Amino acid sequence: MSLQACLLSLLTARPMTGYELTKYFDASVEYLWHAPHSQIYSELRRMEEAGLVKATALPRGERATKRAYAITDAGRAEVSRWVAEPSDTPRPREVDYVKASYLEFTSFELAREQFIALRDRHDRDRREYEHHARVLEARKTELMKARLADAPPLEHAAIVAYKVHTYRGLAGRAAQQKAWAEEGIALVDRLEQAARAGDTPPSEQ
Amino acid sequence: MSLQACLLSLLTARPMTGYELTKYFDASVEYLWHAPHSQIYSELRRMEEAGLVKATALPRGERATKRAYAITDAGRAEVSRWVAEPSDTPRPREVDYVKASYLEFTSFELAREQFIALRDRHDRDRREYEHHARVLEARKTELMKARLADAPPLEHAAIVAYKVHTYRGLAGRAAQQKAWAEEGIALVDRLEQAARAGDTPPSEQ
DNA sequence: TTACTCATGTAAGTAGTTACATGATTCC
DNA sequence: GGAATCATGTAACTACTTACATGAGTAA
Repeated sequence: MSLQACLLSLLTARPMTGYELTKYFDASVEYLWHAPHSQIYSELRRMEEAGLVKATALPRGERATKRAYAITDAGRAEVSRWVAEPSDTPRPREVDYVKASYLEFTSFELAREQFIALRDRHDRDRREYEHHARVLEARKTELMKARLADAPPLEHAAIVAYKVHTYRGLAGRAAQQKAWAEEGIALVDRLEQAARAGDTPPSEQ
Repeated sequence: MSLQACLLSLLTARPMTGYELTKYFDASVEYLWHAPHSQIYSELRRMEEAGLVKATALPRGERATKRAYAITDAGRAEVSRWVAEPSDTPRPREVDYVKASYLEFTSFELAREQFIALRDRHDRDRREYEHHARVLEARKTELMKARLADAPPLEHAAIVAYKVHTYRGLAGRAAQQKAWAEEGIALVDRLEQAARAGDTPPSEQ
């Protein structure tokens, strides 16, 4: 259950409301895991029942309240267990690659457009990962500051280094995928030329 | 709905029973998309209702029957629509990278083990993708032969090339991830040495 | 007769998506 | 007064997982 692990990991930085957690899921963990607020609120309730987090009602304006969730010792133990646990191999969900493997079912034109879209997406991702890695390296995110404020200085290097390595890894992967998409564009070009050359002028409209 | 698209794409090669489709999901599409037989059988029924496939009852032994599914014209149109359709950006589900970013919650020892497991997994994946690319390039899979037998020779190059490009891309990605895991091992080593050096001998057990 | 592969399903549960719904506070 | 943001939820649905269940054919 990775949503639970993501939420617990975020809460190791500092206590947060469900709303704040959804914001971080849209802004910081956004690159790693997505979850809508509906799922986050209900998961938090479940985790509270399980004793992994503890909620405190806080006033919000004059009438309403909000609930701030803090991680418990049991929650911290669960995070330690989870990071060290051997991960089971994720089941393949390679939407882009499935599509790429069946591009003969469309025109060269549209096949090329698919690879162009992939190239652009991976390049955008690459830049975002790179940027986030630099921000983390400079210890400039609010969350990173909260983390380091609570941790013994000797551990600071590791806390930063693991996160930077993660985002650099994702940036490298995105760069590889961008290159793959570019080769895809070149492949479509070659196939199109070969089809034109080896073909008597076809009776297409 | 990618499961539907995967099933339809497989059925463009030749008609198949639900059982055969699950076998291909375990052996050929295994690298791209996973689905258990329970999901495949029910999805096929739904697709039949939608007119994308047509089932024919075939005898199986003397008493029982099996159902062979063939793609319909509507199904073929759906495949063409699907491959050309702009894909919406997949929601991030980066289990491995989430874990990697929080390795400070475990020991150097166990952190290293996580990266070692990742290195081994990605290397195994890389070899499997590479192998499958070569088999496809040689047009040696049963499915590829069925595909080519039905298609005009002018299209053979594209049919093969798209699939080879897909698997080579996945192999390249796996190689990149393997390298990232190896850098992870080196990172843990460095962090451990730094911790030992900068530390008065700690009171660990 | 035992084990294996072929073959097809149901059922219960969890995870994730999308839409609906409400209300407070803050800033212009 | 209106828009944006803070804040929290429910409901319906689809996708996916895991386990249970059954039975036929084939080869040792």
